[in-house]
Amino acid sequence: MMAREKVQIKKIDNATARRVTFSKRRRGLFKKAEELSVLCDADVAVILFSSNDKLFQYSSSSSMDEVIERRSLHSKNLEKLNQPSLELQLVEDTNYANLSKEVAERTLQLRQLRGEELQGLSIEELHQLEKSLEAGLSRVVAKKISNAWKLTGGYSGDDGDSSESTNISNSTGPPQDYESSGCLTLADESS
Amino acid sequence: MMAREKVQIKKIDNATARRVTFSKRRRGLFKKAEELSVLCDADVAVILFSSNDKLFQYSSSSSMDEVIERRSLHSKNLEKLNQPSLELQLVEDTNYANLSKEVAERTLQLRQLRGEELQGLSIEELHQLEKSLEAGLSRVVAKKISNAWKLTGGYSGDDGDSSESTNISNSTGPPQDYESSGCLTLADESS
DNA sequence: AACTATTGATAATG
DNA sequence: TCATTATCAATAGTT
Repeated sequence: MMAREKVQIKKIDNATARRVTFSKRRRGLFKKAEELSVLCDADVAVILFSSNDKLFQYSSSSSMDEVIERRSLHSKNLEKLNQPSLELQLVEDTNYANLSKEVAERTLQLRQLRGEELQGLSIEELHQLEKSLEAGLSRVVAKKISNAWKLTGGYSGDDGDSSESTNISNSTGPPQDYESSGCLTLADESS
Repeated sequence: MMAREKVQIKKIDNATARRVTFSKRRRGLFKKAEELSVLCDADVAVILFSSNDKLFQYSSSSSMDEVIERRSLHSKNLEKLNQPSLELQLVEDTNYANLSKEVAERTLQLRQLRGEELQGLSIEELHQLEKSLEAGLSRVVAKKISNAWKLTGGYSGDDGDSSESTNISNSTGPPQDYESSGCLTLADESS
């Protein structure tokens, strides 16, 4: 895949050239992925991070998570770990166990913030949870608005890539791109 | 990409031809993925399932799981925690470092749900965060009202808390194939 | 971003 | 599956 000259496959030093090539080849890769999925009735997912750490992804089926889940099931069939505590008891290393406990604890908190696992909570605790969510929400909204303003108002000055991982389904909708058929999730820089 | 005749992108009916094309294009796709990763210093992962449900995967970095993890950190700071056991299962074969990372990750997620530590997030991520907070808030409020109602002698019913069950599995790639440089992992159903 | 010369990928075939 | 080859597609360099 070259023109005017054969290219050797090694890291492109020039940052600008690298970004351009990245864009071109990203589109090419996603296109190939989709063609493969259509022609061969395959399920394809591509995840990629630019050198600037920006995420781009393509998935031929409705959701990337489905594909990842499917892969997990494929790679190994472990269904037993629905019992974390059982497993933790078998862990001898206390540090390990402590850390695991911490993970579990935070997981519970996270789930409660998502409105799950609320059974045991008192009215007062629910009230505090509510307060916390309201506070978080207002901060997030404020931040979102502030960022959106920056994006539409001027250049984003940070790293030259002016948009982020986008796959907007609701409001704030930066433009999508690419064809249909599958579910293509990607962010284009600049424009 | 054709020869002798242009091809249109639609499912190949002939099963044999489909398999052949799948093989060829799979190699092509993986090759493109690797070239992209090398040329542009990007991290690339490709997961694909044939129509026969066979798994093939390519990852430019050492492990597919890393890429998937990185993705979940990036785009889906939320959602993923429906699966508390995702990492707990790693307890078996992995080490302290992973767990610590997990704790750190969840701590970050918690902070973000409180509206802190929002700097790095894209509009889309902020939007997801907002959605999550709104959803959580409405569930919490609903629960609170329901509980208050019960206390004051409303109807008695079970809590309407219906969250999904959790499961998960995961693992790393089995056999391999393809060139070096990156790490290509292919799984055949037989082994 | 658009163009185009050239290389690369691949469908058909053996 | 592998090899060959005619053709189309992707893209590196340029504007």
